[in-house]
Amino acid sequence: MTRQAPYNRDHALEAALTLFWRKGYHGTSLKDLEAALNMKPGSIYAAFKSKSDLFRASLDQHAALNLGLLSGCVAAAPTPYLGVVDFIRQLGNLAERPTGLRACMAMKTVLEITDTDPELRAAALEQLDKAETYLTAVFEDARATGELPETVEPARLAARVQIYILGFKVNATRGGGNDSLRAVADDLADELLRLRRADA
Amino acid sequence: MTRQAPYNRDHALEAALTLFWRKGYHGTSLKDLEAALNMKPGSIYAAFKSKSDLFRASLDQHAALNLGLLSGCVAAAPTPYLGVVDFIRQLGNLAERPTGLRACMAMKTVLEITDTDPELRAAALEQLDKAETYLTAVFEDARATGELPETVEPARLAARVQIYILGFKVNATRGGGNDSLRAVADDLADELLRLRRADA
DNA sequence: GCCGAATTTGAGCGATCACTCAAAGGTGAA
DNA sequence: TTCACCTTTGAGTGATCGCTCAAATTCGGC
Repeated sequence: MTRQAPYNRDHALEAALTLFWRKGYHGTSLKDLEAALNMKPGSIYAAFKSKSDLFRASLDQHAALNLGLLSGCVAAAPTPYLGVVDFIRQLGNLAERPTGLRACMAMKTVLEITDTDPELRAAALEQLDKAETYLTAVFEDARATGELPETVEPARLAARVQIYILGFKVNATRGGGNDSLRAVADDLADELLRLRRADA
Repeated sequence: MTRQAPYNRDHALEAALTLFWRKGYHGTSLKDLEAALNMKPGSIYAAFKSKSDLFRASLDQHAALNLGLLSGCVAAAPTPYLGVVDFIRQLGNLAERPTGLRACMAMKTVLEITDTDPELRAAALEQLDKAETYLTAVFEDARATGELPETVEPARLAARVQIYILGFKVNATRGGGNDSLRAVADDLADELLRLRRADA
């Protein structure tokens, strides 16, 4: 019954995500969104309530994709720990993306939003926390199975790996090419490999 | 002769720097600047030409301070390489700063400005390049003096250390306390120490 | 065909954006 | 004291901001 929307909500959200991700919250205007989503302001507000709600939805979608990428690596590898190592190595592929989409949206948001919109900031922070919690769990598991030595502190290692990931992504948005990015990603991955017990 | 300005240009620039650093380019309005600099729009434009020129000046000032901090560590340490290690270790002190000022302005700018203002972005990129060049020079020197093994590639190590610094700063803006930040900074510093030749 | 519900439409809202400029105000030289 | 010179002032510029809502449009059910 009744008239139905001519646009696909998921497609619209994806377009908004790309825009917000690249240009940031303050750097994206509704005019930009209207053009990218091919929707008039009224429709946007009917579908997504407000600019900040749309941003929030984009952020959540982005986080889901990102965490899926990591857990995908973990699931595909011989051991979870090696999955994380593989994830780090695959950061070298970031050169395929335009520079504006190399750093994850969560970190860009945490850096951009300081005090103007606490809810948005909190949402972004929570996503980074979730990723770190996931890493911690993997490292705890690796220690339990003996892949990592007992001396490793999972949470502390997770913080360090998080720093590797974040730092790599910032560095990648500077615009490095395929080769240089891959070289450093390999270095980071190799370093994590060296943490494993010699007999693992 | 003639009337003189009642404000101190350096003080005004510093206030602008703090504001831009914390809130970003798009997140800072001229109203904000008027309040922080205690200047009316006409005076701001007379003194700094435009918002983007003022931002640019802030960026340059910030870079000078930042590079001074690094070279200060290098000058004070027994060897330049140990100075870099010390610089990394001192990143643990970042908890003293408000979260919005923990990541350096150059990286925040590179992440925020993608294509709207190429000159601003280029300026920020150049500053990151300059820091990396500096690190590369230190590592080349360390290898020449035998402090680092011949197998180390200075530019590649510089890229990795840059990633450590950038990643650490992003992570620090998440809001970690003194202890947790210091622990990870120590880990990173210790890892760089381990790269030195055993007899160094 | 017609109706009622759901949706799009887009002109336009008040607020704020970066910025300007004629007027007012202060200063040193004569 | 006057005057030329420089600066500050702040109301006001047009543009754009995020957002609204009455009207037009499009559908399913009858």
